[in-house]
Amino acid sequence: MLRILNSLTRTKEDFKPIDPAGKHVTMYTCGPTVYDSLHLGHARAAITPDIVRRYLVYKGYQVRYATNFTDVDDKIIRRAIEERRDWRALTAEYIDEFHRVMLALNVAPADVYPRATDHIPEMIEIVQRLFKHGHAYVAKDGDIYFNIASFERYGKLSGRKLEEEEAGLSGRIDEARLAVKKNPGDFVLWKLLKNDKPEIAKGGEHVPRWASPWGDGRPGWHLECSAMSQKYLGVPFDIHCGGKDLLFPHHEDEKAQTECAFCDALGARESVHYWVHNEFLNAKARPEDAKVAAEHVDAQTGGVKMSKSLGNVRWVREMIWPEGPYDPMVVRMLMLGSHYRSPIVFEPAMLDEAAARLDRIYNALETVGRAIQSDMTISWRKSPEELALAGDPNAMTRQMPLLAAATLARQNFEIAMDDDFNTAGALGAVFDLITKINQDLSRYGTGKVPPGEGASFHEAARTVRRLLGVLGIRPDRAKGATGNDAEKLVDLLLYVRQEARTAKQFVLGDRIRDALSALGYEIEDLPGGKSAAKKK
RNA sequence: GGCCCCGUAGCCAAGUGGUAAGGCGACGGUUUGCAAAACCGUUAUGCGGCGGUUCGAAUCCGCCCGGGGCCUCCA
Repeated sequence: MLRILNSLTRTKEDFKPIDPAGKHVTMYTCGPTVYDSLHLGHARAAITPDIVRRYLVYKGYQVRYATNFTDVDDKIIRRAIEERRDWRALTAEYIDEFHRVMLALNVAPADVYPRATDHIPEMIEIVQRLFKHGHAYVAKDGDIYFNIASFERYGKLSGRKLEEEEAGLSGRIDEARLAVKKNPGDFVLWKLLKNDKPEIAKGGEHVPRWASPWGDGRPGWHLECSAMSQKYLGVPFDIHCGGKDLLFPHHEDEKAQTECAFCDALGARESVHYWVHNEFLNAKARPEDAKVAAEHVDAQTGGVKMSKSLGNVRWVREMIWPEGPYDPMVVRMLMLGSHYRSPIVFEPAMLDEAAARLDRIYNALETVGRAIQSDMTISWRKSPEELALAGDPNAMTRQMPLLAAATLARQNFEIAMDDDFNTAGALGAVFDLITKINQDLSRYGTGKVPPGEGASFHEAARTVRRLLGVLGIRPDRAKGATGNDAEKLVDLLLYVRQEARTAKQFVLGDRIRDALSALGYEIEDLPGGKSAAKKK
């Protein structure tokens, strides 16, 4: 039974879909505000729901998944004004980058990628519903606000009480804006153009605007998620993901709006059944990050928030191929190493460690592939048990422990993942099986498993690949960022080296290996005289 | 000020009442022309500290120390 830590109740709950048939699951994630490149934190925020979704699919559910783009926002407008660009061109550029990075990170595409600006009418309709039910009001300056005092459950998600909030807010809020609102915590539903901050109001054509019953302007931030999740998934839906920072105010407000706007249909029930929030990935300060002032650095861990104002942001594209040095799967492996609710204090060496772990997996799978490729008794049509039995009795006996290890790995994997998506534990189960495969493989010094004994290795490797797939790790080592010509030349050099080694000209062979190593290719000599090169 | 979270080996990290997964690194050995990969062995009598509850505590409770997050538009 899958259990999920629900932010709403702050307890682990058994997962039960809304669908009475227990088959379909609906899922929504708050996507990025598209005004800049993606950093490692965004990668974590995308990979977390991807794991949730993949595991649900593994469990047999049919998942409908929506994740949005926030393409209207103060930061976007400011950037557009700054760069004197059309804000649509700006957001299109970063939406494009988002898709490229997601493809590289093997984040499965969502069923829909709604954009805020494509849903203005839906948002206006929600505001009208809120007026109808008495939750919205026109403030003194004409902006439309949500009255949080009108919703008795306000604060339930983030565990806050109105009075506490008001106490905590003192001295830190904009007095001018406070004066127009009924409660300090009231948030804007529709912002009039004329009330914009001076630097935005002067932005001219760079400031997006839409007509509404209350005047030209733009929607409040939280409104888009209420509108789009309702439109594409319905109310209520099963799982809502997002970064921990969004819990308050964004999700609290989104929830309040949705539940108030659709309260006729919803009654007293929750609009989202499971709220899943991933922790942050913070960056360690680098010496070259001159802007990182000492007071931001955690004396013990050296951790410091990844923030552009501090100049320590790690862009994903600078890390992964083709721009950066790492296989994108390394980034995913980094995320899988800790639970999604634990903070990660990132430092570059962590990527090297993740790369080493990934290597251990790929090495084992490749070695198995070579060891059993000539075993013609392996057939996809037969079960591993049938195949094991097809050999001689001794071969069967030898194969049983590995088959048992594969089954055990699958079980332990599921136990870990069932417990609130414990990817680190699940990875432990995979590594246990990897070790068992390597142990059994090491019995055969020639690197070839005798014919008739390959079935268990085949099954074990298949299990590893399947489980990796659930975690979103591609089961085959990627070729790297090099072009085809480079690969061909490397192959040619390997051939020359092979000839040299056959002729016992080891000095020449070693020089070729060292030279390739300097270019970033690690050479591995295989049984039988051949060699393989892999990009470091 | 309010609310919440964390502290497990050199490093990353799982484990929330039954006697410390897994990975990286390091050291020694096997294998190899030499390597690489892989295998074997070693690497936490102990889970920030001190008390308490319990037959039994990394896990529960209290206090202390250290760190982090959120509190109006940050994933």
